[in-house]
Amino acid sequence: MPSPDRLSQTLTRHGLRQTTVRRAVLQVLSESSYALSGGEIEQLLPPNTDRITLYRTLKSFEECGLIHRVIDTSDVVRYAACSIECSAKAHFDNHVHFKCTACEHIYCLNQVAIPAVTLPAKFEAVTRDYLLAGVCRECQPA
Amino acid sequence: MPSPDRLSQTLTRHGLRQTTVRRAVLQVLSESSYALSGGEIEQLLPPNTDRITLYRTLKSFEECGLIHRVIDTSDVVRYAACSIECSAKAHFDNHVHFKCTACEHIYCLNQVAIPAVTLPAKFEAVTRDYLLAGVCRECQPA
DNA sequence: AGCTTAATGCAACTTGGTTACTTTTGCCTG
DNA sequence: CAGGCAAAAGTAACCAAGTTGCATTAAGCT
Repeated sequence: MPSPDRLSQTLTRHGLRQTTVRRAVLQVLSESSYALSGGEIEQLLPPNTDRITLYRTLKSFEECGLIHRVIDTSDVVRYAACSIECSAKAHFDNHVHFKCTACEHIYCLNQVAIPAVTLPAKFEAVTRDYLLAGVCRECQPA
Repeated sequence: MPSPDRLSQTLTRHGLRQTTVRRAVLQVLSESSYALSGGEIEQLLPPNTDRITLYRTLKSFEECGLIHRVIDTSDVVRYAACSIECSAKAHFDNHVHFKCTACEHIYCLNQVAIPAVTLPAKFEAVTRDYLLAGVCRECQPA
């Protein structure tokens, strides 16, 4: 639960102007324990927040490395706040993601690093994404 | 390049009826060296092939384990033919995928297995997906 | 305060995919 | 090799996610 102060600081640190929508979007994303789609973010924002502005906000957040897309097999894009400082070019988003098949949430498992693989010759990997699916802690049968 | 025979056999083996569209879709997918989106498949099919039928075909193929969705950060779903026999429940799709940032294609690296990770307590993984991004063999600068 | 540029808000549109319903066709059985 | 039934195709209309163009507003620098 970051203070408004902290949110503003994060924006300036990434060279972004202060606006109401941006602070709101950043707050929603950094308070969520799982990745959110555009539609989900929209519902968590104050009513009547403009959808187009939201998508543009997500785009600029992504471009400056404030948030990252989370891989998924579904047809909607989900976003999560970057936990450590990423830049537009290099996302140091080196942890695995976990998708719960019960609650459908995708969590960042910050403590679990993505293991390396050896690629065939002439393939050069720049980014790596690892997604596990199963049943999360909350949805486990007691 | 599987013969029509082989395609028909694959369909029956998975308990699917023989239809023109199904054979065509299966052929397109098994001949492609990279994962295809619904729209891309549509363009590779004979003209005037019904879009809805295509999506239904993809759905049933997926359900019976003939094809699998490939994870991605984009907002379109991409499919690839399963190389070995998968069932609806258990996809033995244990290889990493590679997305080329130049040609945008996603390849199955069948020879590269997904390394295991140790999860925090109470997380149970059922499926695992690993996506690398970078420049593929064909797009490497000479 | 005033200016410049970036961000917002609005309308209209595109793309990917789905639902409901009717018609056709695969394929099993007698 | 009918003939019938269920599954698949076809058609139309719809829905949701995301985008584009343009006019308006507001951030933040001097």
